[in-house]
Amino acid sequence: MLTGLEEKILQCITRYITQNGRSPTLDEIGQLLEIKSKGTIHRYIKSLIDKGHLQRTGRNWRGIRLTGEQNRRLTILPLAGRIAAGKPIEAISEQCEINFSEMLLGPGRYVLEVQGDSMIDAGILDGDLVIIRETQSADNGDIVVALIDNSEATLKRLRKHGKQIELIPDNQSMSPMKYSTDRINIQGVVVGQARMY
Amino acid sequence: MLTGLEEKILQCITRYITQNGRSPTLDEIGQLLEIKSKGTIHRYIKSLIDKGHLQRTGRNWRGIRLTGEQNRRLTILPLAGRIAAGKPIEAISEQCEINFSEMLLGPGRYVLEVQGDSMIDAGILDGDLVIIRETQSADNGDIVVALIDNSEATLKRLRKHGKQIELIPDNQSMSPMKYSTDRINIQGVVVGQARMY
DNA sequence: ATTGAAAGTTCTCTTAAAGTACTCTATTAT
DNA sequence: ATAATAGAGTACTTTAAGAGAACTTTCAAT
Repeated sequence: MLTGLEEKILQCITRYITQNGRSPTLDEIGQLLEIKSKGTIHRYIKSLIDKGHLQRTGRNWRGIRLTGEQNRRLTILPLAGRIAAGKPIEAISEQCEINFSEMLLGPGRYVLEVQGDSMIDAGILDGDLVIIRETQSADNGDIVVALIDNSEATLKRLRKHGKQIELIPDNQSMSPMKYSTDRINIQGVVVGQARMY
Repeated sequence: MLTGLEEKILQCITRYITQNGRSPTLDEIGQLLEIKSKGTIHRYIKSLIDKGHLQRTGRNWRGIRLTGEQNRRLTILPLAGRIAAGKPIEAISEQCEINFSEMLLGPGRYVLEVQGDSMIDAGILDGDLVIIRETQSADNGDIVVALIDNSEATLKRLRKHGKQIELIPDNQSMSPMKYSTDRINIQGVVVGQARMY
């Protein structure tokens, strides 16, 4: 059982790691929680380690780890500029970079290969890969993986109408379908799309 | 567990190799990171090698290599299955993984943001990112970055007709254009496309 | 084959920042 | 009253980061 401060510190560390990709220093935790003494922080970190909620890698700085937490790495490419038909490449002045890790990494990500043309107007073609973030909830307009009657899975755009859910294919030659809420299970939302040539 | 500098150096090397196809010298890393002492750089390269994130080929200059693990760690996601309208997700039996590094890494890769709808029928929409492999040569059917008269850059599908080159927009409302070979410079071909939601 | 510049290696020295281990105090619930 | 919780503060140790000198190895031009 955690005390109030232990709880606060654990939350603070978790949030810091998700936001910054590395663990905070004692002083940084102190700043965030408005505690002036790093000795105090250290005491509670230690007891969190004893209770198994945290680990420490060696004696390194920023060496706090959440137990069972996964490392993440970056996937960066230089963004050279914008290209438009009939114009020179509009160079992007500063060193600008595209970070694919937001899309690719993170908890609950997986990939589906798309079959069929039901989302073709959204630029998702037959054979494309979509990156899914596992979740039960989705917003209007999201492209979701929806399970109908626990038997059929489909990739469609979501619209909620009170007790009804509309699954809209982004394809002019196909029609939207409406279902009662209890027939539909959202399995995840599309956070990215990719195609390799 | 990497320290801040180790992380920075590893990223710097990864980016350098991605952009230039060969590894940087210690001094080049120093310049990029604004560190004056190559002794310092060397120390951290060494510890990165110890930690398994880098390798060194013999004693050559520019002999730093990313470990296979490093290459792969960046960009692998589990491929969960295929999804089609109206059918359950067809689970892919074996543990199957999508490796984005083929697309993202390798010499001479960079990203362009697409402006306009000229490739919309190929599923490349306004605002999408295309990953380009720098090259002067391309095959029929490739989507290329073409420089016309050394002044206009454009993203089009390529078709060669002897001494003429045809640049075909994948958009029914736009017309292909033909140019004599000497007016066109191929700058690169599209090896991937991505979109983030 | 020689040779000099460039690249890599191995040191030492230094500083700032981070972590650890205490003591002392105050508050609060039992 | 006492034990648990929360916090300040001090002194100390360890680590990260960097400068730079001195040395060896590699490569390319001659």
